[in-house]
Amino acid sequence: MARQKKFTTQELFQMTKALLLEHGYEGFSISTLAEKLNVSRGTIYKYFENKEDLITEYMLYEMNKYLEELKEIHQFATFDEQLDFLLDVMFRNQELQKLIEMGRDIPVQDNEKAKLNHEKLEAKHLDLYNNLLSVVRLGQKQGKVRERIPEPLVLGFIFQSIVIPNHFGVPYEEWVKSIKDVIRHGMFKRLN
Amino acid sequence: MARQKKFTTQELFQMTKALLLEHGYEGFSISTLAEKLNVSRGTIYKYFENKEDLITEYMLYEMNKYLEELKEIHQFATFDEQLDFLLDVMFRNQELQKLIEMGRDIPVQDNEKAKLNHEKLEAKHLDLYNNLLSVVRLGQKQGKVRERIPEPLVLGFIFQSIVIPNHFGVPYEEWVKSIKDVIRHGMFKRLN
DNA sequence: AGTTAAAGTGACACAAACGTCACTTTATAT
DNA sequence: ATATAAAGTGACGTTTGTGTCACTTTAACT
Repeated sequence: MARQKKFTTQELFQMTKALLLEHGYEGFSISTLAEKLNVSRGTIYKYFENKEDLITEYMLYEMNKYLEELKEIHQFATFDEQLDFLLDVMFRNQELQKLIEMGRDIPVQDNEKAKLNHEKLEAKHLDLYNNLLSVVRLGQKQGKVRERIPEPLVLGFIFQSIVIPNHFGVPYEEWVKSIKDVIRHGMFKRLN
Repeated sequence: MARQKKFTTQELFQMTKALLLEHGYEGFSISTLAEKLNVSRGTIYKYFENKEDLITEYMLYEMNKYLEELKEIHQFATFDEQLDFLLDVMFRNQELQKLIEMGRDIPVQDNEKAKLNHEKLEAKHLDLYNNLLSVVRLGQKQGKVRERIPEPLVLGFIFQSIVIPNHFGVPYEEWVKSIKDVIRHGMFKRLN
């Protein structure tokens, strides 16, 4: 009964991601998105009310995928394994980290649907946060993580480490290994 | 011989900074800046050719102040003192960190003057980078910093730690102290 | 008081993005 | 083959921002 679509939801979201990373939230335009998809602007407006709607919708999509992936963490019993798994997933989704920070300060407009999406997104954030928190607490319980460090800082540290820009092109494996190491043991030598 | 200015360069740059942080590079507009300064757009164009010119000019101004402040580091002889001083300066200029990252990917346009400013900025970055690198190397020489960690990562770690968002409002003193601590010794307990 | 020149203005022509909607295209179900 | 409805189009009016420039304002020097 219907005509063939010129793009899949996947393609649309992927392009959205690329444009968001390249131009930031305010620099993102539906015009450019339509152009990149070889489609007229009107087409996009068939599916989304406006930019805010589109982007919150996209963010939800990403968050869901991300949380899905993170769920697997419960397969691991020890903190060490969990942390390792966590860092791997986060490295694999590095760009997402930037998008999440970005999504945090999208101005909330008039739009009804977008307001709803914002709340849903906030819930997902909380979900993510609690997931990670449970890892940290396990670490403390298993006597691995120092208890003096404020929990939000532990999480913040992990989040930020992931997105350190590798401007000098250190080989990926070495880069990841070193970061995991510094997160655990810091930059200083042990004094004996 | 001349009329009174309605704003100082300082005020202009301060407003520029605020708007950049709020809206990002692409979201920044000369219209808004003029409005915030209670001045017509034409006035801004008396001093700057366009947005790119203005922003690179502003970045240079910030970088110069920053580097000036960092110079004092040579008053300290030991790595420990230098690192402490470094982190304090960086904390005091936290927002600048975000601006620097932002400045890194401003698209270079046609504009002649802006191109020049870009090169100057690049030079300042290098200057900053080398300053920090000398601290790290001192640390390695004085047997404090582990030598296995790639140098760019050490720097990246410091840069990123500074800007961890304190979403949960941990008191400033504790926050800073903890970060300095984690940078040095990591999140893990020492195993004995 | 009159002259000067820096400082500021606001209107103009242009470009980019917005959101809407009557209309066209086309795969499929009958 | 033809009716259907989802998919896509493109023109229209609006808003926001751009860069320019002839003009006005005003502090200070003579």
